[in-house]
Amino acid sequence: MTVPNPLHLLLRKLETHSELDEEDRRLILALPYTLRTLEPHAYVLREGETPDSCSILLSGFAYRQKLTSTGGRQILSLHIPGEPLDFQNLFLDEADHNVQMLTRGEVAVVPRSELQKLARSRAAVSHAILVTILVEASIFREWVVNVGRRVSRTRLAHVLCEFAVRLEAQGLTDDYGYNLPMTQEQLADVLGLTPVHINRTVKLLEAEGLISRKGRSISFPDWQKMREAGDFNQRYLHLTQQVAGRDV
Amino acid sequence: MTVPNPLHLLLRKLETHSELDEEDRRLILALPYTLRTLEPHAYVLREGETPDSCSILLSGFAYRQKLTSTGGRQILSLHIPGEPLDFQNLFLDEADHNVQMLTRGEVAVVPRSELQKLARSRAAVSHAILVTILVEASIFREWVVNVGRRVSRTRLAHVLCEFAVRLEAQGLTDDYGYNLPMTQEQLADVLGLTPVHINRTVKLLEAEGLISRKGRSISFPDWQKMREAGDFNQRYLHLTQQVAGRDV
DNA sequence: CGTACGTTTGATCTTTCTCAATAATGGTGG
DNA sequence: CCACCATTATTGAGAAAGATCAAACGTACG
Repeated sequence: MTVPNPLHLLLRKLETHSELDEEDRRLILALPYTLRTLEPHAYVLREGETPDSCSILLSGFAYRQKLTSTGGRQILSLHIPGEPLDFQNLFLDEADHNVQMLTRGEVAVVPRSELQKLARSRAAVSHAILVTILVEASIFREWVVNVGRRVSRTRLAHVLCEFAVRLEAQGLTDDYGYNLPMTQEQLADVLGLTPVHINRTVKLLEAEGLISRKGRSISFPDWQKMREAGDFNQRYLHLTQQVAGRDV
Repeated sequence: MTVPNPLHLLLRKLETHSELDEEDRRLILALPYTLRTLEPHAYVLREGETPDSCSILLSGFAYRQKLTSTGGRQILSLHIPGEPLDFQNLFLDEADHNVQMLTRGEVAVVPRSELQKLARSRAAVSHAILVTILVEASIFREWVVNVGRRVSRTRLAHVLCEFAVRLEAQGLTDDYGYNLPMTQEQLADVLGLTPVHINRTVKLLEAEGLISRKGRSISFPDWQKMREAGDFNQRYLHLTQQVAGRDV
């Protein structure tokens, strides 16, 4: 009995936004990889390093992060199973941020050169990677807005919505309820706030009946109200993006 | 006597980070385009639209922007002559943000389909576009950090440094002095602060001797101190990035 | 030379931070 | 199974950064 190829997860992600043919699929699944299990806080990539591999998250959660000179930490993005962790560095020689595990999880480590080679030889694969990168950039932009222009209540509600929708799109949740895989301190670093204030804001949303919690698991009694509270419009996630620019 | 092709500016930008051959260059310069002069505040692209063209900024300045439901505005990026304004939307069907002129300026409007076609047929061009997009994404990340984790003084100093370095790299300034092409209100929307607070912070930097102003023009008496004040490390601009992934 | 826009300043209010302490919680070894 | 430890969550009180409101001052340009 053969173990299912974990790169199917990457393939599925790429095909969300782009069209691939049989040969593209075959070559993606034929990529060499090694499996690694990583503990919470383990680094996938460090700022300043030259990336020589490209990891795909298979299970667990990960995040990008950057530090300021005064010791402040800002989390730049959150990653769920199926997402590539190093496309942002695939063609840049020096990592400009850190990538770390949020929880314990597994990654498939693909040699960077192999992926680069594939991208160069297969236009559709290159295109699929590009679209993935563009969607990620769109999320960065929304985070700039979130952190720059929203008050704490809206800001928190917004990421909670985003995470719900992304998990849902990946089939990792039901009924917009899920297990939030992070501490309030990490959530504070996501939102550019302090842990204490996060706690107060979480309790506020709870008191308002917008969220309901049991331990780390969270659910939304009234999704519509939650979207409004978070000023959340999922356009920026480009989930309906199909195959732009491939039918010219 | 022939007018110099303005697409040379794009070519130069693409070649900053990637290697192109004669044929690539020829095809880029052969792209069809129309010139347009845009007034301040004119929209290059609106959120929700399907982009059908791709503009290259030839002169003047532009910015990306997004609004919140409460009317707050966040500027997402600033653009200087030579930069492409629509690569972020080249392969996405629906614009997730607005692009507007900051000052009066000229753009070369290239049909999106032509650029897509070129990208599909020339791997090196596709690669060059991809690297440009990756560098832009890196700048978005730094802005998340800036807005999320830096106090107003550092935050302001940081963008002033970034703008100086980018202008310098494009050969648009000397001695790290330049004309800041925006009002304090726009600067506030860049930094997620209020115009009043921007004014106070500008005056603070001035009182400290970190910046010196005459009208809109600004210079840095002590660049090293300015970098420190802005917690500014230009790694994220990837200016030294050469030709990663092209020599495998 | 007046109008519109941008800058500057003062006074006060809010949000968020900081510091500090207390309560839960989950996992561990005995 | 229980006691203990290390995290994490929660709460209170006071401080500070930045927002808001309002007005005055400059400056460029028609």
